Amino acid sequence: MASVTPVKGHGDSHGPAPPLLRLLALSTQALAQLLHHRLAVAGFDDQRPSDDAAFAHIPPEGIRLTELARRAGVTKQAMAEVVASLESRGYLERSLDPSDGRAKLIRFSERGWASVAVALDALQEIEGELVEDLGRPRVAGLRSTLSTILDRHGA
Amino acid sequence: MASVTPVKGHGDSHGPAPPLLRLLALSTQALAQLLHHRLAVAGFDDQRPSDDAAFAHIPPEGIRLTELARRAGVTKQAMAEVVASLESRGYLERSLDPSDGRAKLIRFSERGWASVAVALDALQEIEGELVEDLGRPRVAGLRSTLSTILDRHGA
DNA sequence: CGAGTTGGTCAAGAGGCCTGACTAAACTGA
DNA sequence: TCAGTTTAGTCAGGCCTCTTGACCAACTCG
Repeated sequence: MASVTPVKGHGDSHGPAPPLLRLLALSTQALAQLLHHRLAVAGFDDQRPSDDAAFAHIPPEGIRLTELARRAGVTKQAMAEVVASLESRGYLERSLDPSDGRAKLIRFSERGWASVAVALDALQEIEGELVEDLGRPRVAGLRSTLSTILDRHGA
Repeated sequence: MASVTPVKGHGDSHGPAPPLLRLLALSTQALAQLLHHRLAVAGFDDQRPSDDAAFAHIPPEGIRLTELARRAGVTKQAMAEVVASLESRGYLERSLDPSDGRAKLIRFSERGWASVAVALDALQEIEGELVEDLGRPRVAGLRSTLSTILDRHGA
């Protein structure tokens, strides 16, 4: 639930301080855009927003649809759709699960692994740039503050 | 562009540190959910995710559809849909713009204002809780770090 | 006035999610 | 063993958000 569009509340620039949630949402959006752009530059220009939900939860050894859906917090029908799209675009492969005739194992393809590598690299670069801009302590502080917030209110 | 789903990149809990973007996305989602819940409790339980995009950009004196769409970064058709929905649910009113026969002014209704007030209140409460949990300096630091990020890479 | 611009709507479609209904395989236990 | 239940995945239909393309009506300006 709760997609993360900017945020309710007054919007305009000055006057009252912008809500913290707004700052979070916009920052997230900004960094996500940087990642998306880097992926596109590296040849992965067909990424859909919903792909992440699958990508982020596929372990190296593969996973079944139902479990993947559970981890991502969506229905298996929704995840099936995403996986089908990723498969058709060459990021994933599905094979029969030898240990269960009903199940299929979802795994990264070569291209899938390549895109993961690029993404991880890009994320590290982005964080590196932040360290340059803000200094290491502030980035570390950001990281730790967000972690604490997630511990308290986390999904 | 760029909806903000968790984030691409490895996903699983431990091992390498989770990407900063992931922390940001999850934190945003967590706080957004808190806001959504508080609105629901206060009687505004029919909020759609897309509503925020409109709400966040409507000034007190009203605004035209095209300008609202431009500010929110969506097409006017998309914004028209959202506004129609909000109007039908009693959050907005549309009246003819006296200065231009083509245009209509979009403004908050009584109920719309009430929901804005509740939202602003809730946001302040949420930030207050964060201050309790993390201490004022860390929240201030978070705010300032995010602001700096937005200055650099902002939308 | 006539040409071009601008505010808004209509129509069609894609993407991403949901619920409900269903098939087939696997487990379970008398 | 074999009926009954659970589990993996698919199919069908629908809602919501957003897009492009086509269009009309009103405004602007030479």
